[in-house]
Amino acid sequence: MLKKTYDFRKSENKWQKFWERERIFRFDPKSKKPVFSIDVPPPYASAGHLHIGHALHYTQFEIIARFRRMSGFNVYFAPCFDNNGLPTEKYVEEKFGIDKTTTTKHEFRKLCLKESKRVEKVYSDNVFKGLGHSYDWSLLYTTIDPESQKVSQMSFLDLWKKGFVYRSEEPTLWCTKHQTALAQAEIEDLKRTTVLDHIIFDLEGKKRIEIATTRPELLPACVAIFVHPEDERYRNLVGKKAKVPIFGHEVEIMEDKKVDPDFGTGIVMVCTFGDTADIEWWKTHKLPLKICVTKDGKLNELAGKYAGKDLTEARKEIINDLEKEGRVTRKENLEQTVGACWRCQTPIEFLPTKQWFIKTLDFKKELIKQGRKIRWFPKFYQKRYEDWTRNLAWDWCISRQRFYGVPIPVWYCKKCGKPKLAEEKDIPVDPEVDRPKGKCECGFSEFIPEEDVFDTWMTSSMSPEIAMRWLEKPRDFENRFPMSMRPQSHDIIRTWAFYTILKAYLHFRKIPWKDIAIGTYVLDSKGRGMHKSKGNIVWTEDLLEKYSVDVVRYWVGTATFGEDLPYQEKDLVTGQRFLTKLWNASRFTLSNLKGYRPKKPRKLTEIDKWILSKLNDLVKKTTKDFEEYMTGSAKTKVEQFFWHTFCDHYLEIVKDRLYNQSSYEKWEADSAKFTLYRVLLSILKLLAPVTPHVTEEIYQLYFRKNERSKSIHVSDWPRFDSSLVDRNAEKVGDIAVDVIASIRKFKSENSISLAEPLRYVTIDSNRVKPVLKDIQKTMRIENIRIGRAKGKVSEIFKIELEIRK
RNA sequence: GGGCCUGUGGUCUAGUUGGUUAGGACGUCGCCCUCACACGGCGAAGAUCCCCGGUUCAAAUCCGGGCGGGCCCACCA
Repeated sequence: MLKKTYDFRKSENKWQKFWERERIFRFDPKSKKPVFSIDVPPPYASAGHLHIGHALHYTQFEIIARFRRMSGFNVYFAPCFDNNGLPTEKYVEEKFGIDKTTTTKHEFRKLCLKESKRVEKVYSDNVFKGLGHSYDWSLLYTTIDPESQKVSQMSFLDLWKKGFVYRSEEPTLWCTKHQTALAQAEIEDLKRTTVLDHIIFDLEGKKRIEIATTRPELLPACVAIFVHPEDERYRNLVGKKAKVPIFGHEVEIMEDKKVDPDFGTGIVMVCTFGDTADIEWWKTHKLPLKICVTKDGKLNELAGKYAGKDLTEARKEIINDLEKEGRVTRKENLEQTVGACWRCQTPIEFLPTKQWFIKTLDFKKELIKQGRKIRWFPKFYQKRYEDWTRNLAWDWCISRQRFYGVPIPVWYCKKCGKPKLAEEKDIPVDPEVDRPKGKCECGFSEFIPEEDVFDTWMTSSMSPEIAMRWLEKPRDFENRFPMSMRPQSHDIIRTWAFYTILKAYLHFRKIPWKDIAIGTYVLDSKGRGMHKSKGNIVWTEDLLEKYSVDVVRYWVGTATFGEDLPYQEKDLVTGQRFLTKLWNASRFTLSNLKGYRPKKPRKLTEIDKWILSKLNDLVKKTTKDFEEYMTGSAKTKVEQFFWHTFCDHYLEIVKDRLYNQSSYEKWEADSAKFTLYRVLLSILKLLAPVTPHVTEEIYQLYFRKNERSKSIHVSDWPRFDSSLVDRNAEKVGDIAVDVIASIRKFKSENSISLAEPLRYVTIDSNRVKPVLKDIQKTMRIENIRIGRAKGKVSEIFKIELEIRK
């Protein structure tokens, strides 16, 4: 039987071990059940401990996994880690105080790998297992695994074969700090105030013009000057030459409709490259190329005496020198937003470099169509995906000039420079270690290895293929692809979701998953994001320490996919109370069901029909909620039903039948026991995905001996049972509850104890007849009758009362 | 500048296929230790449902406009 108090910690520990030992959450490859597969977001394990937002994010869809498992699915739930790419690299750099200029690539990678393994162990034990997550650990993968590298490289080879991969030298988004190319998706906005300088350029003769620029340091790269074709002020300038101050070279003045005559002076200088507009003008007007910025963010020899200085420094000096020449006429502050590296906030530069690309612009329409085949939860995020796709301006640059990551499986012929790709049977390869097979098409057999690695999304975008063992188990993969769902956060729709949809389309012409559910974003109690810099982070381990796993999960259960949730500690207190209540109500219920064997009784009393019918309704609605990722809504419904319908009303009404069984017929007592058993077990099951430990504890302590399943988490989800629907009983029961509430109110207003018996009660309604005895016993009424009543205790019914003195 | 989401008692929110006495939780106040639970029960106070207009017999809910908050994207040389 259930003890007086529930020991959260002991219980949680015990059942986590039990689940692991019994392999309760194993995916069964031989099962005939339909598969429900989840494309889990591989977390970076680099953070030693995680904040409550991560815990919520991962637990939120874990609840779905448990729901589906109970609903008869063979759940494919593979844990994973992302130990690939910049975050790991950055972490190791910081932790060991090294950088790629002083360490060899090989050593550095080894260090990264070792560090990842260590942190992952801590992470999986403390976080995933600690939160009671139901992964099948035998399906674990990490993004740097040979198998993941293989999938990543295979993707590259396959797309090359299909003609979707190309290499070219083009202006690329470049981070001067990390010294690598970046994808459009890796660029973030950086709002800042900058200075707009008005600088005088000399023309032929004695004329001068004034140009406004925020980037005077790019003067050495100035290749042209533009004015708007309809700008009366400057029409006569077109075709003339201007002399670039300090650097002295001459550039032509041209016209283009894209110039905004109202900005600055209405004259713009084009430098290769200050921004995307420069690139466009450079392309359309076939301007010369002058690069003055180096890959590490300094000026090069083109800048003459400023060469070697970094951009901000050079800018100051150049402006200084211009001022000395009297060429700066105005300086004004300008609010601007520039693209910056998402990791280090360094404003990006546009540098022409040789990079590998995957074609995306050609498939915009198809990708939008693919997006429409997927069910988005909530729906409106589909729009965000479509907007992003529609507005894409660059093909996907997949090469990165980094140390750590999946190598690009390519060598270049020393003689003709042609790329030679690895063969499918040989991957994964590391071109710097492995040698290519055979000769180049040109007959030469010496090669230079590719040193770049893939963008981390190259691998992440293959997470469904990796998780489902595309290359290892092609037949299973074929049968099980697309996956059932992808949970993820909204900020990476343009990256993870987009690239994954792209890849599934380019490789298989399929969608990667049927559903995509956008997770909840946790805010602090004031509705602001949690950031280290703001000092408002709430750590998961602190909450687990202070409360318990189920309490934290209960809080997670209040969230609904796609909706933000402000963190309020009181919600955890509420959870704690709820679980205590659940324990106590179960203890009471089960202490009255000692030795009971579930058996459908001959007849059910009206009030039992009432709650069973309502339960049935609850099951139906809750199931639908879970199916549509509305966990918050499901949990609220169950909670309301449990606390109010079951505890406050039903249990109070049923007490007399349990305490004084001799004053009832046998079937009436049987009916009560049957109802209690069924309702409580159903409630536990409906709550099991959210609070798995306490429900398991109660299940094991009592129900296990009568039920087939060895864990509540693999038991059958409650089913809608049409034979229990009884609208009339629902109505009559509601009336009984109303009447009882009215009498309670009367007692409360008159400061009478609820235990105080009432001598006479007359109720002015025939409808209460089937529940008259329930009302009488619940309210301790000595004489109750239906008839004309003078009182007005209830708003709905007239009730006359006489208190015993 | 474009797109999307959002605005309900002190706080967090449910309800938005139009019709409810606008529901709940936390907080406040009063009463009640009724043999599961005082980490409980019962009850009370507290809401111009952001504002203005429109559609309608009827709007928190639909439409238009405005204001506020949030997110995503684009951007100014």
